[in-house]
Amino acid sequence: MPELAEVEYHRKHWDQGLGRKVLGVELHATKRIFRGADTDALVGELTGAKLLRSEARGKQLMFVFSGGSWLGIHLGMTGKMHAEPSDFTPGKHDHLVLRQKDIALVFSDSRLFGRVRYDQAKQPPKWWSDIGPALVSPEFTAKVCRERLERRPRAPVKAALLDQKLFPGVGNWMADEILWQARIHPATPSAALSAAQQKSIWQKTREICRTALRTIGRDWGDPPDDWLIHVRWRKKGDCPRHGTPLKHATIAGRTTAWCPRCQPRAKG
DNA sequence: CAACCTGTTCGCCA
DNA sequence: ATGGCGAACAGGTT
Repeated sequence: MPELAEVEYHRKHWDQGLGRKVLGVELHATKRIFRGADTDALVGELTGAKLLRSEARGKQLMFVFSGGSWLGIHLGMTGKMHAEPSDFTPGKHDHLVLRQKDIALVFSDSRLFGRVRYDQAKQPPKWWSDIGPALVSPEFTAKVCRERLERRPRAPVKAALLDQKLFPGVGNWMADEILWQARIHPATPSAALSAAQQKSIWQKTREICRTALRTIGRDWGDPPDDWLIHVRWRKKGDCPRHGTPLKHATIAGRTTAWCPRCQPRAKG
């Protein structure tokens, strides 16, 4: 589920807890999502701390608490944030529960590919501050986009788009959407892209991120009807432009859908 | 029952 | 050094 806009959607589910103290913490410390995290420190230091603010960067979430506590969450494939009434009883997949007055903030993840990080420091942790500028920010210029594509010159362009260091927040459906809207075959090596194609990827990336944030990210609303996302998972999906049956293959290790007519294979 | 999955990381290999 | 490939992670869904 979670790419950039879905992550933003989930972030807001803990907004109900802003400005409130954490009265107690319950967690499943042995679960894989806590790998590398000091869960004793997390419980000890978050108890009594106040939730000050939160932010999403790419697929990463950060919840900032008083006392210099930084709670980082990655949703993996099946992670979810939700707020529950105070009589909430955690189920098997509710791995982290922050109890506050009248509510419980919950992180659930059935498949356990997500990750919880915890740091106590004056400054944000390095893994967080190292995340590049948002794809919707003015710093993500056409030049920056081009340089990032050129960092993986021989990889299929889809692999570059999926690289979180280069395009933070882009996941499998967004990469397919960008390439379909830009009319570029997903297996095209980045180095083989024309200047016009590079620019098109930049434009579509920004546009798709913005629109996804305004729809999915706002209230799980539907993206525009003519987007690929609505048909890409159907085994018999057709191109929204003219009904040509979509092709499917594994590219860059991921199931990929594209239109053979709009996105002709790069020659060579 | 088998296949498949909107993510990340690792080892192996060309 | 680069990058394709498959596996692993763990559980739900089709």
